[in-house]
Amino acid sequence: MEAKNTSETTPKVGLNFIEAIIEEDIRNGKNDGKVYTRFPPEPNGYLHIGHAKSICLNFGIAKKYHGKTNLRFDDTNPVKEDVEYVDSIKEDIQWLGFQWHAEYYASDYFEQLYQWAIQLIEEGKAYVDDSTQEEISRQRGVPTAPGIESPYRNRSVSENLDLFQRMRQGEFPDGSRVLRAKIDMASPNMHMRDPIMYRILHAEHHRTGNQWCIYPMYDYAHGQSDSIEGITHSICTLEFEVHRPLYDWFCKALRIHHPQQIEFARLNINYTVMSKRKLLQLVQEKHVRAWDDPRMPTICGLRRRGYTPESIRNFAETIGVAKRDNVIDISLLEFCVREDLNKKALRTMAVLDPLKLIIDNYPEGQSEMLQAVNNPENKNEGVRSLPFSRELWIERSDFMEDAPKDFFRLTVGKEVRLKYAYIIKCESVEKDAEGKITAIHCTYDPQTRSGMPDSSRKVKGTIHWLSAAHCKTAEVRLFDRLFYVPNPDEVEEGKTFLDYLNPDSLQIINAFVEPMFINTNHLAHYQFERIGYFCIDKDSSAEKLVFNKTVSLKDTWTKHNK
RNA sequence: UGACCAAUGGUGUAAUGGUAGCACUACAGGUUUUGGUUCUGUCAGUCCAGGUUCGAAUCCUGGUUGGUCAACCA
Repeated sequence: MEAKNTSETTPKVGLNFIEAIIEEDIRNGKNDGKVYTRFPPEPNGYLHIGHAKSICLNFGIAKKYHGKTNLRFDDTNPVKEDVEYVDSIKEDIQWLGFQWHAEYYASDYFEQLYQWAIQLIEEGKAYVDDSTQEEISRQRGVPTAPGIESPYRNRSVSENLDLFQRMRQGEFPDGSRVLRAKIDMASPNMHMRDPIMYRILHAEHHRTGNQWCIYPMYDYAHGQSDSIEGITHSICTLEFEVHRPLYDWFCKALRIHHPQQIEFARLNINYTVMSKRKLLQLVQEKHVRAWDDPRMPTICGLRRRGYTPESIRNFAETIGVAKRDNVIDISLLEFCVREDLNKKALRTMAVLDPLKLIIDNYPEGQSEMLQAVNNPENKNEGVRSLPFSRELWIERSDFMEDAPKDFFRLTVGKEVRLKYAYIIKCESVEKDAEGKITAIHCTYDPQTRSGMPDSSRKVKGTIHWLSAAHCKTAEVRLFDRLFYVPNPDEVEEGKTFLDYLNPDSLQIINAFVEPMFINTNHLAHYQFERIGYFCIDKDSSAEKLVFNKTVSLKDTWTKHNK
């Protein structure tokens, strides 16, 4: 064996702040040194890249410290939740490469939560309030001034018990009463001003059906659910920071296992939106085709776009975790997927904007098979055969009539290499009545076929091509950013985020591809040489190939020309 | 005119009282049968003012700026 890298034994540095807390807890023997996390989505929408950050964090930390992670659906609001979302969430987590230790639902704990509510009532720490929603809102006051106590605040324990039980029995209509925790109406923290624990909701729940007509609020359910599961570190986003005193209050009042809530800054990416509400609106109002539209920042959208789980996990790792608000540049996500696909994607040639090229000195009717490398980054992927003939398609942008001297591609009188084939020289241009170029004529040097000694001759450029008689057609969907402004959440007066939708975010074209494409799997990744990474869309069939563009190759040439 | 949280290059994130580092971006160059990859290099940072200390990005005080909180949503 070679000597091991010494970095394995050097002390760890560069921990994120959550890992630092956990390592401190482990050193102090807190929770017997155990680490138990959970990912707690509400099943009311599809997961997006922001959730991926949280998933990677929660599962990643548990793995790093030899702990476990539960999947728990936070399903305390039956009017918004649905099994459709439960299924998609599970699929997305697994696709990302994570497996939960146990699958739970907050609704599993409804009976326990109810019993704990009884306990709090008996201890004088909760009461039934008959005030209307408006009255409660008014009593609560504003952040800068204390609220006032409800007239129902000092009901007797027996009356509270009776009323709460009758709430459960379904004796009262929706919204007529709530159960509140008796804390402090003068607290500077609004969440401590006698927060609502239960509301009456005669609604069918996706799991408990019509068993309940009172449902616990987030604050009354979340910490206790963590507690029941023995979670040690309850990691959530920053907006729950002001809820932490309440989280702690319930755990203490109930004298139950007390997990530690830790908040981190959610992910933002420029040129997109990340709120579930806005994503839902994009789908419902048909600004995109579906939740898995490749322009969406949803996990399923990214998957259909051609992103790999590895690239997303690496992205989550690279952006780090901290408490300050952040906006990640979309170019980092693109870098991560290119980095992964460069290693994995098989190379192929495709022509997106075709221009006919005729090799005048190549015999008509003749063709030959040439060898092409499948992936220069991984020679184990082998080679494939490629037909070559007299009439080819090349990319229109690879020819220019009046070319600047740093244009390495084809122009009249100059040479270029056809990748894996011959060196050709451009002789003339054919145009139509409007002056548009319809074809270009070249001659080839038969001694320069790839592999021949003369092929090592220096030529400035190499371009891709396809034999017109042999190639296939395919639909190619090109995507651009969904919004044309960096921050669509920041709207001018009188506008909404929808006003910043990029009208050109989807472009569908017909293109030519290599004849090799038959019966390929959905989501198979390819690099169209010199263009970008593409994958096969699920709309593909034996009759019609459909590709999605994942991301362009880095392109210093077009950038240079801007 | 409240409470809480945060502040390090253009972006993100380390440095845990002791040399401000890494990644992305941008730019320049070497290699290249992808203007890709890869390699080398360059530009660029501790919000402000005090204090503690031999020494402060780090600790303290005050300010500034940004975020969060007033659903019977989560």
